[in-house]
Amino acid sequence: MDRCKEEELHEARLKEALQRMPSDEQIEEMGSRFKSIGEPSRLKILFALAGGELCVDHVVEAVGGNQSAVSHQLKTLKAARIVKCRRSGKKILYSISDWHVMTIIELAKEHLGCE
Amino acid sequence: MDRCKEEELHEARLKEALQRMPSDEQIEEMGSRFKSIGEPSRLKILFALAGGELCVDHVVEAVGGNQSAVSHQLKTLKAARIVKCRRSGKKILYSISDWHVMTIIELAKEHLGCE
DNA sequence: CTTTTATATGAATTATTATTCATATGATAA
DNA sequence: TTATCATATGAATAATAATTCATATAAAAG
Repeated sequence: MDRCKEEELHEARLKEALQRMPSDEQIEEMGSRFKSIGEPSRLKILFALAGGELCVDHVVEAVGGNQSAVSHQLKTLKAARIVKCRRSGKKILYSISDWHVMTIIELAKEHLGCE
Repeated sequence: MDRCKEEELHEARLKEALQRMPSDEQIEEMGSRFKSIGEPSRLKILFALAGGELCVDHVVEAVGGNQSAVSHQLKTLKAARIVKCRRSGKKILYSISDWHVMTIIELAKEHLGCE
């Protein structure tokens, strides 16, 4: 293909790309969700919770690290509405609230190492 | 369910969770991929490239921001092997190389606002 | 060659995020 | 009521990441 035609094609593509581009709010929303799960300990927390609700110190055992750090990370995940919690006696039980996100994580895991 | 039984159940869950937990390398790998796409301008770049390859200044037009910043972001995406590039004359054309990641992004977009 | 165009790069700065530590809260048990 | 257990929180610090600026490189045009 000659240079000029190629250039026209790319211009057209750019126009289409701009039309399909999600809104800034959508981009922000998606970005912040991906950011929430783009951190090793938070990912681990989600894998730990994938089997059902766990109390904080079990989460701590599952992911390692100290209680305070895990608590902060749970807070981040809760703010992103990926997990939720309820109290039961003196324990607080955390669980996945957004299974879409979990589906995406499982999908990503399946794709690992198959390129 | 009484407290004691509940505790047993949770212990069992923790054990299962630990067994299902991906290896540290897998967690790292997934985390770094999610991190790469957990940033608004990089996400925009990927949506821009979803329609086909574009040269850098078209990407700059599509996402806004300055040339250097976009170049650094492209570098990040390339390091994560999510995009690739080739030279054509004096332009460098970027394109998606990991369509799994793009599938995940599209999926995430579809899920937005449907909870 | 020299200039221009397109892109990349490194270093410095700035901004964002995570971790730690000390302490607070809230529920139960004694 | 007091002590204890489980968890949360805020502030300080440490670590990581993004942006900018100046400059480098590589190809093409003149």
